[in-house]
Amino acid sequence: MITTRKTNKRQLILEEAAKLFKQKGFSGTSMRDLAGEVGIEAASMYNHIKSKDEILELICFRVSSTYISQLAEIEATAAPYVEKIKSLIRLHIRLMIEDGAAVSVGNHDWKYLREPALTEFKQARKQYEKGFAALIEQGIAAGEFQPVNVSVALFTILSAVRWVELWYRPGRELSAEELEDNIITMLLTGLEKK
Amino acid sequence: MITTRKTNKRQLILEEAAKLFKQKGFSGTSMRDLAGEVGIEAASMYNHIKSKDEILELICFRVSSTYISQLAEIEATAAPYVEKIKSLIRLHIRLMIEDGAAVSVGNHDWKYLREPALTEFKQARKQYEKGFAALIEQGIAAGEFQPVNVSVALFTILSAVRWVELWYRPGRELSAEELEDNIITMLLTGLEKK
DNA sequence: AATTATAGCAAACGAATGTTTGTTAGTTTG
DNA sequence: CAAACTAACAAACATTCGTTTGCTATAATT
Repeated sequence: MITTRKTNKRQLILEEAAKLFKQKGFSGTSMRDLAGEVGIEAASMYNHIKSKDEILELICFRVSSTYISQLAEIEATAAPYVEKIKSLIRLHIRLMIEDGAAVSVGNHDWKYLREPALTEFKQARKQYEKGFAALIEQGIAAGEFQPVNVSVALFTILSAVRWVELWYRPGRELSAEELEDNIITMLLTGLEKK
Repeated sequence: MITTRKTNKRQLILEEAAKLFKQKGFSGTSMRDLAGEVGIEAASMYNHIKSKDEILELICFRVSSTYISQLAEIEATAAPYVEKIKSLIRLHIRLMIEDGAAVSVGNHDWKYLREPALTEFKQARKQYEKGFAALIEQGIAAGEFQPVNVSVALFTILSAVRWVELWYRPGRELSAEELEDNIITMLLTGLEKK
């Protein structure tokens, strides 16, 4: 036990913060709310974190860097573009299920980031979207995908995967894997019977 | 000009409020912010509205009742289920483009509604989702749709249409109608080429 | 013309905000 | 054992919050 003491409490604060931010939004969550959830006084939290803004930054950038590094892994594999896109969809769903609160913060509360973090985060997101879009574009060029507008395809996929956060509860009708399969079917082959 | 005076300013407040709520969230928007946008002092707004909460309620319920009445219209038409779903997708996209700020509030800030408005709003939304889901279910039964999980299909469609709010700017690459066509293609026939 | 209603303002209200300070135990390090 | 560090607290900070009050000028109604 070398650094577990400080690190643990800090981690706990970040976890509870993500939950509260998801539930009540960044502005709607007070440091006293958060402290109550952590089990200490608001003032005591400043022994572990610099500011409320820092909490938001830590959550957002952990999420964005997770996405970016996972995208890089998928890009590096030698697989058909269909499979790469499927992997990305599965990644999004899995992260949403495993780390839903943080992902939700990265989806909604990032707008409360202060400069320069705000610009940095936007750039990271744009970088991710560019990489994702490139895979779609190449998949179209390779004849694996329909010649649909790339931005439309990209954002439809990214959004279609977000509702999991609002809807999915473990032990509900569908398992995580069934959920992934259903969403992938929906996005890749469409609703209509042909 | 009988009641235009009061109604106009009240309407202006609601419009500016929707814009600000979308931009900075309900909690992140102060009455002084809003007043500044309207061009009067915060105190003066209370000549037109009862409270900040009332503003939120008015915006949310105007949106929800719009969706519900439009759904009823579409349900009443005699058309294949494919066409009904297409109409609903077009409705969502069009409302998002024409009244994006309010729709955004109805999508995100409704959670700041106070009881009993909160419960009432949730019920209205659930009612809408039930009606939408029924159309998908009947479409599957009629053999028009793939036998996909209905909830997955419903929420994929509802979410896939939300990103328009974040992305679409009039006079961008795609016209509104092209946008609708592309999203419908994506959702009904899927990304994959077969 | 007299009266009433409307719509604005400045000032103030108590409550809540994020954060700082001073202090105090308990723990780790020299 | 002494010194330094950690992590907690209560109290207070200035600021901002939504809202109320008291008042004034203008507009509408009688």
